[in-house]
Amino acid sequence: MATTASNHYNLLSAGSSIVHAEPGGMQQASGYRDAQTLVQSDYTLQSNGHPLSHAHQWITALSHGDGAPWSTSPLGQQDIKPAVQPSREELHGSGALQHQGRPPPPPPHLVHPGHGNHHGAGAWRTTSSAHLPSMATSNGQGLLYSQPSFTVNGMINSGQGMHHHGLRDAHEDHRGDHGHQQQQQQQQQQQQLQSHHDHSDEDTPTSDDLEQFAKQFKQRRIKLGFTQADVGLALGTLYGNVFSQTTICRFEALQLSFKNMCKLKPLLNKWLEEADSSSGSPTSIDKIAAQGRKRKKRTSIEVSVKGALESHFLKCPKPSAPEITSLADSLQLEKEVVRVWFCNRRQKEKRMTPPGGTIPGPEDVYGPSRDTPPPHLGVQTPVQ
DNA sequence: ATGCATGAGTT
DNA sequence: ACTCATGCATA
Repeated sequence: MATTASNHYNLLSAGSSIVHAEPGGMQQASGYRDAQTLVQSDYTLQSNGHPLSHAHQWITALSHGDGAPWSTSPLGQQDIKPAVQPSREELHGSGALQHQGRPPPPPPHLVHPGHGNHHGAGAWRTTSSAHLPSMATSNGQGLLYSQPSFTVNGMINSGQGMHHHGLRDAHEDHRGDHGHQQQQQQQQQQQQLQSHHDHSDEDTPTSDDLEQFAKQFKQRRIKLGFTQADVGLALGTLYGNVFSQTTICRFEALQLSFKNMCKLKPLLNKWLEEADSSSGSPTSIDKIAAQGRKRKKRTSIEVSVKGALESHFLKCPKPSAPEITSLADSLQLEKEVVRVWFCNRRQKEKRMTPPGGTIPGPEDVYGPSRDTPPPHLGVQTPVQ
C-alpha cells in the first residue's frame, strides 16, 4: 500500500460516506476529493467553520531577499540519496562552532527573475548592512507582542483573552492547522525598532549565532524538562503563536530557512528567559482542542520510486507541468503527489543542515537552471 | 526526527 | 504554479 492507512478522524463526514475500507495498494488514482481511490473519504471538510479563536500569528517576517541565506558558499547541492537515504551523521558535536567568524556574505544582488524558473536565492546580507525586520506590515503595525506576563507553563485559558493583535483576524484558522499567514519575501529594508534594550540578539544574527543559539536552546530546554511540544505550546500562551513540535524540532536542528530561524529566535529566546526564571512552577499544559480539518492521507512513496524521483530531480529540479504529468504517470503516482514531492525536495535543498553532513558536492548537472541556493553548512548539530 | 501536505502570499 | 512557513502523521 502506498498510502499508509491507519487512522482517520473524520469529523462531520455527514453526507460523504466514510466508507472505503480501502483496498490494498492504490495510489495511482486521481484526485482525492472527487475520485474514488484514496483511502480517506473526505478530508475536505469545509462545511462548518470552526470559529476557534486561538493562535493567530502576526508574524514578524524579516526578509533578506529570499532564498537560501545559509549558503555562504556557492555550491551545488549536496544530499542526493539515490535510493535510500542514510541518516545523517552527526559531526560537529562540541559547542564550538568553527566556521566563518563573521561571515557577511557580500550582498550579491541577484536580479529578480520574473517567472519561469527563477529562484530568488541567496540574496541576503548578514549583519553588515542595516536591515532589520520592520515588523510593520503594510498596515503599519508596530511591534506586536505586548502580551502582559504569562508564565511559561500552561494557562491557555487566560490566553483566551489573547485577542489577535490586530493583524489579520481569524477568518479561517478554525483549527490550529494552517491558520497561519506569512508575509515573507519581498520586504527588505528593515531597521531597528527595538534598540532599547540590549539583549543579546536584537539584530540579525549570523548563521553562527543561530547555530549556537539553537544548541544552547535545546540544552536548556531539556534541562528544564520541557519537550519540544511544550515549548511550541508555551509560545502560544506567550505570544499568541502556537508552534508544533515539528517546528521546534526543526529549529533546534537548524532545518529551517535562515529567515525563518531569525523569526523564531527572538521568541524562543524569550521563552527561555521566562522558563528559567520561573522554573519550579506547576507545569500545566493544556492541549488545544483538536479541531478537525481533513487532511489527505500521507502518501508513502516506495523507496524505489523515491530513487526515481531523486534521479529526475537531479536532472531537473523544476519539471514543467507536462513533465510532472508524464513522470507521475510512469511512476503510477498522482500528479499532485509528484508535484508536491518536487516542491518539498526543493525546499529541502534550501535549508541548511545537510542531510548527510556532507558538504554539497558538485553534482549539479544543471548549470544554467539554477542559481543554487546551496546550503552552506558545514556542520550540523548532533541531532539528539 | 521526517516525509508528505496545506495554504497564504507571490510571480 | 511556485515559494515558504508550518504541521499532521509516521517511522
